[in-house]
Amino acid sequence: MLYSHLFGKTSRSAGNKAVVASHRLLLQAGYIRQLSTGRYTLLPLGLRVAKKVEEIIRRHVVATGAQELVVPTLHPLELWQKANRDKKFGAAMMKVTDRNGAEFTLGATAEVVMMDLVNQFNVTYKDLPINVFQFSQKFRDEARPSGGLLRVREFVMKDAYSFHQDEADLVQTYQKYWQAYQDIAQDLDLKVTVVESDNGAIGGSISHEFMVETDVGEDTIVKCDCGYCANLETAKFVRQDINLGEPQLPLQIVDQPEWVETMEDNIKHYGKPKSHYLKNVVYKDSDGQIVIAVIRGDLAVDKAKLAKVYGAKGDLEPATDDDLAKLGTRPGWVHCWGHPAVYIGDLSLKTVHNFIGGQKEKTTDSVNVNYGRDFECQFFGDIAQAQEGDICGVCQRSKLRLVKAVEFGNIFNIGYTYSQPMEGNFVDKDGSLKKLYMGSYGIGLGRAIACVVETHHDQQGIVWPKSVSPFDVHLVGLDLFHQEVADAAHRLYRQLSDSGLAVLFDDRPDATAGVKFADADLIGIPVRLLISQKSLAGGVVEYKLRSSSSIEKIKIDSVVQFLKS
RNA sequence: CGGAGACUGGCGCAAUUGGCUAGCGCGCAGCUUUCGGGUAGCUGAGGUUGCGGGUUCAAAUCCCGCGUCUCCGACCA
Repeated sequence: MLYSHLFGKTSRSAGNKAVVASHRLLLQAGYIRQLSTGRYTLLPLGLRVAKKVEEIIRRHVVATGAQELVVPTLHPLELWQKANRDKKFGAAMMKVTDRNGAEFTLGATAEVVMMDLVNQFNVTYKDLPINVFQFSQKFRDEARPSGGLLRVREFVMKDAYSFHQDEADLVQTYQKYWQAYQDIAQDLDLKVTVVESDNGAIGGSISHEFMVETDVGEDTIVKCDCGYCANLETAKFVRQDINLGEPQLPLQIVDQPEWVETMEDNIKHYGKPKSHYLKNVVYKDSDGQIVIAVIRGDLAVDKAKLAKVYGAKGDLEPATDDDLAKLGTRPGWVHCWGHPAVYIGDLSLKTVHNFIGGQKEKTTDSVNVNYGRDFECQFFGDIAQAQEGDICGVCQRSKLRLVKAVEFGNIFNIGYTYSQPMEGNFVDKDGSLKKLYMGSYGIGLGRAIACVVETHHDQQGIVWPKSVSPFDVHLVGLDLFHQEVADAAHRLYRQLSDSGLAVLFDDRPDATAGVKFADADLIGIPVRLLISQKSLAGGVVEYKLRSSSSIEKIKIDSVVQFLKS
């Protein structure tokens, strides 16, 4: 490829909107361009990288025994409704209507169409497991896309689906994907941390996410020296005993000044640390039901954990002051019992004797409140967010560390989430009809690219791993206004290309050396070859790796051989 | 969805209390110059100031509506 013909140039600045390194560099080096919020064009350079990444993913996914296919982008809305997926995905679903008024959703993920597809084949135990995948454009009306390709509204995803007789059978395929993902990460030169995760909108039981640790990550993962790694949303931690040695005192209603509303006010008034007070956080589910989370004062509610304990069908959102008014209360005055609401308590409620708070009124509040004796919640479980330094819930000894990360891929054990409502069945050996056990496995292509750039760049630009670089060699020609140098450079370019190497040849006769070097660094191709009047006089070209600063001189005649070996 | 802000050639910005032909830098094109880490000079092209309406002798500037984008919070590959 002649650089002078390449559509999409480098630019000196990427504008002031790109803060994340991968976003800025991909923009500046001419890999991507934004169309609108969360929608990016892949320029020729970007598409070359995407194709490389796609091929790597394909190779390893095929190794799990998966077969590639592709389903339509528009899914009949009816199908999603049947599986109750429309509620789970909610506002993130894009919808379109055809000329007959039939409603479709733009595919955000494909569990339901895959389940529907499998259903059409009347499968039996002999057909199982079924393992299929596709690469296709996905649409999600994300509330807030950000970080360039890190989070977008439209993206290519590799999504795979497997169908099994039972969980034991799924586990085997699950393991293969686990291995495939490790292999993919290795080929992309990405360091991944595998964490336990919550299934969120996909549904099902325990699952894993493959995370790339980076400061620009929007997820937080929890790590322990014992090897335990989890998404913050599921992280198990020990709630330490605060004062269980103290005897339980009789419940009392005491006078309390009206200004005592917040945790800080409580501390000022009673002089005890946060952990001695009761805290309520109020949410509303998709049906308008008020949900009150009750938790020890020093802990924060984790919405994902809360939704799980509660078994929420849709989204939980924070309650408004109006919602509280309908309960007959207001912020700071919410009671830990007695309101017409669903109460969900955290495990930490059992680590304190004689809580302060719980039923604040204008001039009174309760003290010496004990969980189990004075009040109980309908639901009780782990709804608190782990914090840096908390004790690991698995080894019960080491301290947890919190690390920022990006979710590069996931493998989901989704069980009967879809086969149940969609009647996804198979005929077993004994002739009886049984539900299919399902798994799904996703990797976002653009995000994978962003992860690679995020972890492979320097001050000057991108430093592509060989495996995904848009070209094998960046040939820089200097002094091309001298005909004999230009001729030699073009000859070398043809030679390299003919040998099967993908070459980007900076053939601009008018750009200065500095400009060409800066562009080469920015674009980030691993190998840079330089031919100039000077090098030509010595019968050599200069060879430099993007990742190193040393330069090697190589005889022009043996360059092809050198690069091939 | 809630909150905040922005919108002027491709990019970054300017234009006084409403007042002249809407400027500057980068980039782009041509010529000259330079020739190993973003050279320098001359010349030139490029704008219905996001869109629609209003106020005014006069609107980039004031008012209303809409749109788009960015950032901060709750969601996901």
